[in-house]
Amino acid sequence: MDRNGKARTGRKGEGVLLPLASAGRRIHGSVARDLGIAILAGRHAPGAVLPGEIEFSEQLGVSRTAYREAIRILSAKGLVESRPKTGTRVSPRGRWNLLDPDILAWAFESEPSEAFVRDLFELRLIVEPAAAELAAGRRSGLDIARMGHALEEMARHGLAAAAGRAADQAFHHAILEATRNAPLIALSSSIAAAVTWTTIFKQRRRALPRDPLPEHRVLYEAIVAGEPARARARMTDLIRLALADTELSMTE
Amino acid sequence: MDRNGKARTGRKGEGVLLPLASAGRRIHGSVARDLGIAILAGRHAPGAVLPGEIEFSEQLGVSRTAYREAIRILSAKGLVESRPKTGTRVSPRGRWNLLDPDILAWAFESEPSEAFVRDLFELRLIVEPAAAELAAGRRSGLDIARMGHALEEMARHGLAAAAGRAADQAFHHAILEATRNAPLIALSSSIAAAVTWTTIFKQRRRALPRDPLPEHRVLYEAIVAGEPARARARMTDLIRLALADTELSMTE
DNA sequence: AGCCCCATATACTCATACAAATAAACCCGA
DNA sequence: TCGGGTTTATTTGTATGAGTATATGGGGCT
Repeated sequence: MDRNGKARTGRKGEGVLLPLASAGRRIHGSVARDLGIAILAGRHAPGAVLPGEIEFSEQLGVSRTAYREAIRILSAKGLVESRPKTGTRVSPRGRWNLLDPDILAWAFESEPSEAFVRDLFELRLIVEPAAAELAAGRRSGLDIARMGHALEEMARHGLAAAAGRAADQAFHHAILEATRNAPLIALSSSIAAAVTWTTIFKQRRRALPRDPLPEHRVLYEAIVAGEPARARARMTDLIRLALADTELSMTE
Repeated sequence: MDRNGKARTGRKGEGVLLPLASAGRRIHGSVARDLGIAILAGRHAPGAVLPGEIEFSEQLGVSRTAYREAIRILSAKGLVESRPKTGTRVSPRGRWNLLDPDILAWAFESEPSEAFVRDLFELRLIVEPAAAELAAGRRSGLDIARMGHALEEMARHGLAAAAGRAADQAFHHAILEATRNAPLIALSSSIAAAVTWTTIFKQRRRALPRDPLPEHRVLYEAIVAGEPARARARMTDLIRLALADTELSMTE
């Protein structure tokens, strides 16, 4: 994943270290990210107006051009709105595109509220079991192969390693692909990514106490068998367990 | 709604008519919209590279500044990706944020594929009944009042009038608000908006043959009564009927 | 054949000037 | 005192040109 804040180390002539936030990202992207995180963290409340373009861009040490492009990005995601004379102000929360992948990633940069995580799991519990149900009825041999492969990778690396988490995402993504429903795939991919951040966030505090592989396996078997009802039930189980783990690590 | 393509008529010193696409919109917004529609319509296939900044912006008769800001918008929605040397190319479909409100609106500008509309209804059938279920368990007096008011407005104006369709949206939005789940609200609002465009799209061909009020009323009653299971069932009915209407108008 | 370096095309950043839009102050008349 | 049109000032929006950074592909060296 190169979407998080880590710098891509190891380049050859990297020169002196830049402000690490900007590694591998254009200036407009960095500014958009920083501002986006600040807004999602509540450092700029909805309704608040940002400083003028000239002032703010100077403050950030970037050109007005780059700053404006950053604002266009945030505006496209519903975070801010600009108008002449009035200035640029943070939009009310209701207009934020909370399912935008970047927004979700930014939200998990500064520990998200417990309520928000709960809401996301509630949504998962609505969408993903239904997705599993559809997938069980529509999956092709290729889909099954992909799921099986991802499962093996998960078993091999474990969820502590990045490769293992990638395999976990691949498994869920394969299920989604099998639904043959593009909007559904887009939706759940966003949430799944966010939940991966949750996993990382979780492991900041303590190692995952439970092996999540068994529930993945039984879900896989249900989909392979082509039994929609069972697939739905198994996916529900899986998410409930993940929720329980997350709640445990959040409350302590 | 002022997000669609209609010009805001009736302004006083509106002057000579501009190219209507740009009415009430800044240049970067118009370009983003036009290009976005073109991409969603398949006029720029995924993987294709757009002409260079200088060439394309001249072709469109706008400055590079405005053009670049338009590209930033599209990039923020996952439609394109820009890199030095390579140029700007249309992203693979899997990266498009299909649930972005603008993307959905743009998709319905040039008649969307039947498959896409089916997928959206499939997603609605997953999400909205669950939302109604939650709403029935969590609704406050204020929520109920809002739903009731919207229902009255629907009855007074009918779905042929814009005011009636606005009331329809308000009704569904009130249900969503009652779920107290921000991501769920964001999701369904997008889809609901798209479905409103579907209704308009539908009525291009023939007037709606059936009065949709009865199913709204019984749904309302279930939520007022605080019966989650019944609310879920009634919402499912409502969406199935809407789907049937839409399919009818699409196939003939 | 493989690796590294370099030329080149392209987007990216910057600075500056000017245009458009709109909220707010203002003036004027009733 | 109030209403309404008009002016003004402030802020974003658009334009242009110059220069930078970066990725890619090819050419030369090992």
